[in-house]
This record gives sequence, C-alpha cells and structure tokens, in this order.
Amino acid sequence: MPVTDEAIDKIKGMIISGELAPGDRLPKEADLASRLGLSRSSLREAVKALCLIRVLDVRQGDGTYVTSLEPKLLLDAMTFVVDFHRDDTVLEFLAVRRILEPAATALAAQRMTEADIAELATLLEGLDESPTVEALVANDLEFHRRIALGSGNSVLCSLIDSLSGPTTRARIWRGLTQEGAVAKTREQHRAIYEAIAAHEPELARSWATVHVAGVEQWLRKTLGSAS
Amino acid sequence: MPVTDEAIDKIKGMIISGELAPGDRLPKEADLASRLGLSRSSLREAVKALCLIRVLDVRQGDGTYVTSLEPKLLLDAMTFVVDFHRDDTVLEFLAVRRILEPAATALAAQRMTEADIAELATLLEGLDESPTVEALVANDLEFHRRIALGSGNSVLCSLIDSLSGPTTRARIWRGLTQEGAVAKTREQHRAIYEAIAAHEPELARSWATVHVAGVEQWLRKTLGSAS
DNA sequence: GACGGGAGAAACATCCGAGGTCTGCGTTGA
DNA sequence: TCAACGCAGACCTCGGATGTTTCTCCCGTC
Repeated sequence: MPVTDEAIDKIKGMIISGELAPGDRLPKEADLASRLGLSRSSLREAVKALCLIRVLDVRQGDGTYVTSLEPKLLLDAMTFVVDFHRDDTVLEFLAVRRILEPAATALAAQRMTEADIAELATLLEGLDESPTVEALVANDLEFHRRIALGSGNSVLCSLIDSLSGPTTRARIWRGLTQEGAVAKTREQHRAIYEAIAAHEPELARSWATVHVAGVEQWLRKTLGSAS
Repeated sequence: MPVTDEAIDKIKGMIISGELAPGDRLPKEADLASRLGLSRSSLREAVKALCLIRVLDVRQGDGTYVTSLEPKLLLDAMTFVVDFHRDDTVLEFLAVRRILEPAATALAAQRMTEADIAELATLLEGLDESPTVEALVANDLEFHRRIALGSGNSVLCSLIDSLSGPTTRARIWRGLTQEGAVAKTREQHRAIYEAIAAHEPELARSWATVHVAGVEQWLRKTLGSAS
C-alpha cells in the first residue's frame, strides 16, 4: 500500500479513536510527516484527499483542522460524487428520492413548528410573476431543503439534498419551463405546503409522492425520446 | 482558489463533458500538469483526492485511468465517510435505513427471480447450529445486500449497503449482549424471505419495517442507558 | 489607557529535480 | 512455442527552496 494511503488511514484512525476531536488542529505538516514516517509531499496528498470529503479543513497561514464532522458536512461531499453520473443513472437516483422525499415530508408534517411553516409559506410566495429559471431552481431547492430539515433528521436531509444534483435539477426546470409545466409544479408545491401546515402526514406523503413521481415520469419520457 | 482545487475541477469537467470517458487513460502526470498549468506535485494532490472518491484509479507503472463511474463504485466511497460518525448520529442513519430498507424489500418481492430467491434461501440455511458472531454479522449483511440488489436499483442497493456501516458495530454488540436476539432476528429474516418468495410486496415491506424498527428500538434503549 | 499600524514568526502553497519502483511488452534463447 | 530477460514508460517518494497568507505581539500615537 502506498505511503499516502497509509497516511490517510492513520489520520482517519486518529480521528475515529478520538485522539483528534472535531475542531482540533493537526500538528504542522513537517511534524506530522515525520511522525507518520513520510515526506511532506506525500502527506500533503493525504491531507488534500481528506479535504475533498470535508474531513479536514486547511487554512493557509494558520493550520490544518478537523472539521465538525457533522453528517451534513460529510454528506455534502456526496454532491460532488453525484455530479459524475450521466442521464442513464439519474433515474435510479430519482427513484431513491421518490422513496426518501415522501417519508421526509410526512415527518415534516408531524414535526414542523408554526414558525417553520410560516417561513415555508414566505418561500412559496417569494417568486415573481415570471421568474427566471435560476430563481425557480433556487426556490425549488430551498423549498425541499426546508421540508427535509423539518423531518428532524439531518442525515435524511443531506441525503435528499445531495441526491438531485443542482445540475440535474436545473435541466429539469429548464425542460418544465419549455413545456409550460411550471404552474402545475408550483401547484404541487402549494399542496405539499398545505398538507404540512394542516399537520396531515399521510396527505403530505401522498402529495410528495405525486410530485416526485411526476418529475420521474417526465424525465423518463424525455430521456426515452432523446435516445 | 488553490491551483490544486482548480485542477480537481478541471479534471472533473473533462470527465463530465465527455472528453474523458470511463476507462480512459489520462495523459501522463508531466503532460497533464503542464496542460493544466501547475506542477506535478500539485497535480498529484488533485489526483489523489479524486482517487479517494473512486473517480480515478492510478496503477503504478501503467497510468492513471477514469474508473467505470458506476453508482456502486462511487457510493462505496461513502462508507469511508460514514465511518467517521459516532454513536450519537447512528440513530439518524438507522432512521434513514428504516425508510429505505422496507422500500427495497417491497421492490425485491416484486422483482426477484426464482433463482435469486433460491439463493436467498441457501443463505438463510447456511448457518450452523451455534454460529460465531462474525458469521452472524456476515450472513446478515449478505442477506440484506441480496435483497437490496433484488430491488433492481443499484443506487438504492449501494446506499443501503453504506448505511449499514455504522450499524455494524451495533449488530455485533447486539449479538454479544443479547442472547435471545439471535433467534428472533433469524425468525424475522425468515419471515422477510417468505414474503419475498410469495411475491407479497406489502407483507415483505412490513416485515422489513418491523425488523429495522426492532434494531432501532433496541439501539435507542441501549444508548439511552449507556449515557 | 485604548487604539491602530507594522514587523516578525508560523504555517500552508507551489514548484523543482533527482532517484526509486513497478508494470507492460518486445526480445531473445532454449 | 514458450518462458525468461531486459528495457522503456509511468507512477512513487523524497527533500529543499521560495512565495503567500494569517496570526500575534510590540510600539507609537492619540
């Protein structure tokens, strides 16, 4: 095994064992390198890799720190991974989202506070008459993120967030805009909101299922005709 | 932005744009470095990071290649991420698994072939009278993996597989400390199997829910009394 | 005494070049 | 025909030199 991979494992071990806690600063490059028995160059490769998955955070001129290691942070790195998938696997991701999102929405209908729900309403009404595609995407992302947050499970929230990469979502909205399906989608958002506001988990779950299934169906059709 | 991060983005872009397809070989380090306008050292850091998340695969003495980019491969990297989570977030992961696993089991009941089901039966009967804890855990993992595979969705399968990471330890504890839990778990496995064999999605879903919920409940109690 | 600027130290960022090791493949000899 | 040899190509590892950023402490001014 290359020394760099060994270093990755050792640093991982130091964190898992508790020797390095979230927020702690690592020894400086030179010291850690000699301690792990490799050169600074090789150590830097290990550190860089752990940075990409948000386990470490290097600040030039300061030092290298262990991140908070919160699920949100680590799962965010998954967005990077999802970006690599092409259209043929997007449907599989969407199918998973179709499982998770209704469950999260039902939980949100049980757990969201009145304040949360009010914010959700503000969000829904925060779009102009004829919004740009960018605004639609941003609003859509935020709407679903708030609901996922409302489930009270940060792992679930991050997962849902990552599963539909921003790129995919943008493409979908562009397509919906062209077909004039924007109004229908916004109606579904409103229906989901109202079910949550009424604290009706099963209704909320159903609307969420309908919503995601609609997107899935549309995407399947589009991909089918394209190929 | 550091040049290394730029390099990561550029390589990612080359892959997403299709300039580099799965299985393709990258230009050699020196060439790629000069093309991206940085030193070999910095480029190596970028490559190492992309290796960790299984996007690139370097073979010493040969070259650097783009992996197959299959969902399974990329999501496997998530296991690495999940390893960093402590017990306090295990319950959140388990809650997500409680959403995914029943859905996967229901799908499996619809889609698994007779051959798949026969293999599942073999697996169930493949344990001795008094198996070791290691054998139990391995058998359990494989049982659930087969079912997840049977859902026909590789993303779903990999996700469930990764989520089991942090709960693995919990399973071991359970087997060690609760003698009666072994028989109960095996009964539930058999019930899940029979529902799948009978192609009854809803029954399979319910048994899977019961199964995961049981683990969740037990873990919640244990963590509660430990703290 | 409080505030602000500047010097210096600490730490990471980047680059370079040299030597080592492994793999694939063509060559050679039996 | 086939197996062993050897070479070239590509990655692995190292150590040092130099640039950049950040933080801290000291000092002069108000």
